[in-house]
Amino acid sequence: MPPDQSSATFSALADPTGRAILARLASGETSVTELAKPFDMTMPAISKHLKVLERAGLISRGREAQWRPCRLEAGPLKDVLDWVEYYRRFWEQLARRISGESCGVTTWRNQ
Amino acid sequence: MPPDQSSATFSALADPTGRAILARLASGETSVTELAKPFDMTMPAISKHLKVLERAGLISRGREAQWRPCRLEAGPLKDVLDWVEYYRRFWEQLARRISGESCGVTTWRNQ
DNA sequence: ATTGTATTTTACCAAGTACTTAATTAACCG
DNA sequence: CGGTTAATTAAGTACTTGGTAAAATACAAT
Repeated sequence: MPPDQSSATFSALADPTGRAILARLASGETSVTELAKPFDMTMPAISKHLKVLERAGLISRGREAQWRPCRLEAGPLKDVLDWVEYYRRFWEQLARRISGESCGVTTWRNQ
Repeated sequence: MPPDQSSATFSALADPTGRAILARLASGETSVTELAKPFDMTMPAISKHLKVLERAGLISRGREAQWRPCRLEAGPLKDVLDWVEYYRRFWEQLARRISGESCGVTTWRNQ
């Protein structure tokens, strides 16, 4: 079963290594070996991380001689933002609750 | 190794069932059985989903007689928004690129 | 053609996920 | 008390993840 786009994106972002790779790519396109340097991890491990980022559409890969430069593709991140924006009112309402206010009564038990 | 807050949150959101539960809770506090109804899944399965949402701080659970009402806690979602906001310029810049512009030269290979 | 560098693929393993059914706890109600 | 409802825990299974080492591929340089 292929996971939907949102799931693939969130899943890729759930990994600190993946997020660190994206952060690095935010400062420009670079090669796989270069990306691997900060991590205490073998190349194949990085390669797999890149594959999940690519499947999620968060990066794309080119070809330049023997290098496969990676570049950030932020499109799916816009979807994440849209998704999370929907819930904005909940944390804003929480902030407002601190300045004292009616909290509403729980009614879930009646039907 | 305990996963950091961001990882726990993204990981919880990576599951469609988890997101659906949050969506349901957006329209108000409710019981576990009520939450389980839309899903073709047993109660223990839902219970586990709730546990990961709770560990991520995305919901909290109360006690009311034999019910354990769940409520949405949107705090961590604000952090997700803050994280993703950092990348906003990348998709906006992409949108701008459509109206023709210099694309910059790749220089990653020089050091 | 051989050697070197960059990267991916393959095969493997340990640990974690995502469910299941069955048993258990907790609280209500007669 | 004993029965019912709500929910969790326990135990088991199938599948996925995140890493490894070693082999394979792709291209460049000599």
